[in-house]
Amino acid sequence: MEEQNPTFIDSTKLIFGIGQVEKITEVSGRQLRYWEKQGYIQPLEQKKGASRQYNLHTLFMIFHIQRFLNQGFTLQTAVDKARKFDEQIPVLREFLSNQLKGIIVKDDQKLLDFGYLDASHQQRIYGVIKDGKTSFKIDPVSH
DNA sequence: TTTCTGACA
DNA sequence: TGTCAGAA
Repeated sequence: MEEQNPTFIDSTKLIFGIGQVEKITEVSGRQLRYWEKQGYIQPLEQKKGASRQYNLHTLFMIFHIQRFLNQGFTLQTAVDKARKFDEQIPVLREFLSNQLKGIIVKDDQKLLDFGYLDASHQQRIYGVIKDGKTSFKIDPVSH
């Protein structure tokens, strides 16, 4: 017995060349080199003159910086907002991985099961997605 | 062919 | 920030 089957793809093994990053994020190579020079992004450690490689997280940052630039923010502000957004992702992950108990997909709606409302275990709370709109629903637990 | 660095009719 | 040159 060595390794168990991994649950997730090892994102550290996902690397992208600058050309791929350009296509995916629509940020020019010129910009990517400039942002790097300004210290906003950092490619994987490469030898001098070697082509740049970016990990998934950096690709994510580049994507969002561009997204904020497109919204009219300055580069510095776009970077700040992207970094702030980046900090929020782990929080969302933590909450969801702990609180989301299951997902129920029906024909007309999707239900996110967030488990019991409280310690009394009398009610269960669901996140609802229906007709493109979201809401919450609390149902009594049938024992 | 792609990417790199440096420079600017 | 685009684009071109000359090299890798």
